[in-house]
Amino acid sequence: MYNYKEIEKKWQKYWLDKKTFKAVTGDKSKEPYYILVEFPYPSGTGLHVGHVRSYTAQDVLARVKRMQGYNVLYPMGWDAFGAPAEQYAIKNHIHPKDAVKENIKTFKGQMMSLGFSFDWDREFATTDPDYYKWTQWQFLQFYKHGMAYKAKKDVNWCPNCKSVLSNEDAAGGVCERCGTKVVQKEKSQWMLKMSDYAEDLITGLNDTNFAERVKLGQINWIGKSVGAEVDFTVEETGDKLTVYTTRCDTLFGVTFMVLAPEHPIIEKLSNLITNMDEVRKYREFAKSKSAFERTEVNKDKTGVKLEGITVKNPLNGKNVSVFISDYVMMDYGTGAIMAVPAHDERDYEFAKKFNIDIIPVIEGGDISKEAYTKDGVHINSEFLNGLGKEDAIKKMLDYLKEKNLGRPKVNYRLQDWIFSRQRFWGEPIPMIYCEKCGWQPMKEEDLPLLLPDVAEYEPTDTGESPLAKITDWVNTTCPCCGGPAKRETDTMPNWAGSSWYFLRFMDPHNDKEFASMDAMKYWKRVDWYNGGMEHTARHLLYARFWVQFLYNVGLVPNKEMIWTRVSHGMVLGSDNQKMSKSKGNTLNPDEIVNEYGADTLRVYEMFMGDYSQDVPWSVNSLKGCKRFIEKVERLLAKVNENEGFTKDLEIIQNKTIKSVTNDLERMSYNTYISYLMILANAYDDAKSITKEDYRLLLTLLNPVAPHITEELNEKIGFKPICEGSWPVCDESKLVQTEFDIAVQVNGKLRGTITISVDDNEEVIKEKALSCENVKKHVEGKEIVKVIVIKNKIVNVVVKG
RNA sequence: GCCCGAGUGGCGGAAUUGGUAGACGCACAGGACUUAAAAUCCUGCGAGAUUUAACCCUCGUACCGGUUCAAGUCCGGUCUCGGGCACCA
Repeated sequence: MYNYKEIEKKWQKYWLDKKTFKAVTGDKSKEPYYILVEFPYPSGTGLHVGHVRSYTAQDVLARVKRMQGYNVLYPMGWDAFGAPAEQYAIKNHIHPKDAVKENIKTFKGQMMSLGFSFDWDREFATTDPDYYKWTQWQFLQFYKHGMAYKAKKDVNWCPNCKSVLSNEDAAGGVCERCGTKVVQKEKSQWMLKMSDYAEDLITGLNDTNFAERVKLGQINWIGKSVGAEVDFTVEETGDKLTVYTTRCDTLFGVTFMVLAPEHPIIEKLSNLITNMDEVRKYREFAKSKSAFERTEVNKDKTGVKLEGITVKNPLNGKNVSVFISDYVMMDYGTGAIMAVPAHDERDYEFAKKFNIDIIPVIEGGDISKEAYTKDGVHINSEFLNGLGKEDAIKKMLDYLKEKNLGRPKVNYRLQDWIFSRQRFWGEPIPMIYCEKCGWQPMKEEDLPLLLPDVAEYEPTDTGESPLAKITDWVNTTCPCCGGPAKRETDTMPNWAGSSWYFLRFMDPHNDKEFASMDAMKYWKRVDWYNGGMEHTARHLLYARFWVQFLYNVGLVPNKEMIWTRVSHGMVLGSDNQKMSKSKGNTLNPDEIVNEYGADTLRVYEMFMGDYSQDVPWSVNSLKGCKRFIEKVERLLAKVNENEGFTKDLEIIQNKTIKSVTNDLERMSYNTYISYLMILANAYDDAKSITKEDYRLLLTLLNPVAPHITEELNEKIGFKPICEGSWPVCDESKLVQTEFDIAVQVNGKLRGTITISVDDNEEVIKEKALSCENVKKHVEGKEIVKVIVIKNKIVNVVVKG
């Protein structure tokens, strides 16, 4: 048929030369519409067929919206900082900067060859100094508003590699590189006060149109829990020992307490605690474990009792023993719990192991008994006896407040954001440490703080970033007193640059601000953001937090800058497994473009299945899509010289316009393609078609197969589709005077009848009952009633 | 353990508010064209029973039960698979 390579190149050049997809900020003649797809990490392996799926989906949307008269912003850039580039650099002794440059070239070439309608004038990489200058600038705003601070935090540490590991690299509790057991090491790190935004990040979801499952993902990650704090007292010193609980109503069932091994009160009471040696030993033991081991479920409970101190249940004065155990975490709640072994699985296990009393306080709810239920009325609980859970909690809260023993408390699982990485390939954190003045922010006018060139990319023996070795760079002067000072050598996490890139796309060349308020007000927000399921929790949460902070300090116009978020399913290998090199089931989009053409690949990826679900690759299905495109090409030979549309085709044409437009609104790409196949089949069945008929099909197909449709459209002498408009359904053509409807007897299909719009219920009934097969099934039986649903169905209900 | 999502032909999947289950595509089978093949075109294609044949009939959307004139769709329960979080008090 056609030489795909030639026509694809031809149209790609046309779009580029004409700047067809350039989005002009501030164009008042059109409604703005911002379509975004997650910018990729430009890896060495090139574009994945999974990328092609979401980029095509958003490309289809962008092309349709443009034809519908919107001013569409569909940008692309590169999320190029991060560990893989650094690893690659260490291995091959290539500067990450150079590797990234190479990879971007590959990615961009691949995207070009697929005909995506990105506005390339807005392209940037997070590694561009012009970009990360503003990432650093925004960090300074966090700092200046008290939202960034330094704190000692445990990190995963490989004692063999002497290196800090991410949770991913420490998966399973061992170092990914050398297999050594990972331990916890305390490091001072920059933190962002994300926990302050926990509630706002939940309520903000109301100002978004995210898919429900995405919203739920966010809410679960934030992990809000409503409960109470209860104060216990160390008799000997009067020190308060406060616990957090969601079930303060079970307070009468408390027989012991458990503190996190790191709980600060332990040191404070060390003079009183008679078995301090044993306690210290346990704390060392807990510390030697990786985060993975520590949080591993279903393992034996361990712990040590604090001897020599007396703590009493504040309600009834009964003695409560105090333990430390690693199943209590220091960074959630107060780092201390009250244990109710009768009704909590973990407490029960612990009590069994240490022979502690178990007092049931909920009838029928005792875990130690064979059959137990979760909700019963309270027993052994004085003033709560006989009450249900909700009432008991309320009453207990009132009591605690009155006696000043506790208070309602909401907790969140969401923690502050650890913002430091001991890596080279990231944005340098623009902070300076001066012996005299402490931590000082760099002067804004001195930004960007450029990443220096280094010879070695490996982390240092102490786990510091390789930047620490570059004394020229590290040694500087204090912005406050002018004395000698040292730079922070940690860099920012990969999540930083991707937390605000969508704002930069609105105004990418601005050298005065990260983006002007005018530009952001014009584009308003991202109307439609697409990405993988794996990013719907963390990336989206970080980005929303970042934006909410910028909003609160008056730097962006809206509290939420992303309106709709949709997550696409994965493209699996033809073996139904996740694609991976080791399984040998990967595919290279270049080869497919080369063999089948870009349009075929695009059509197939949209047709392959439900967009939000994972779908296995099928070469046969891909071939089917190629056949479809060839069929559309062959229709060219059927074009006649008649004017306007062919009368007989008008119904199906308008039906197709209607269905297809609707399908695209709801991201139902597979049915969009199938309707076009039906239309093409109808054209194929017709004797001949007019140019207008043909152009309609080509226009509807253009968003997904832009090259071949433009070529064919040019052949019949029309101006380019991308400069035209999207067809609108003419409802008057769809007004039918007759339809076929089904007739059921007792809900079973027994025939169809043709009715006219003018037929009243009586006439329809009559037609239904005179239908041969219906007669057969009604014969000799009593007709109870006949249900007529206009234009839909008739159901005859019979008895006997 | 908790939270989400999904179970429909040989396969990917349609069925938007309950109203003719299986659109569209793939695979497969038969036929036409051809010296032949490819391509293309035509026909069939959930299971089963019956029939010369057609119609027709029975069953059928993971399983059990319910609501309804009518259930893939709604309700209650169960199972399986996929994903996320995970000793969160």
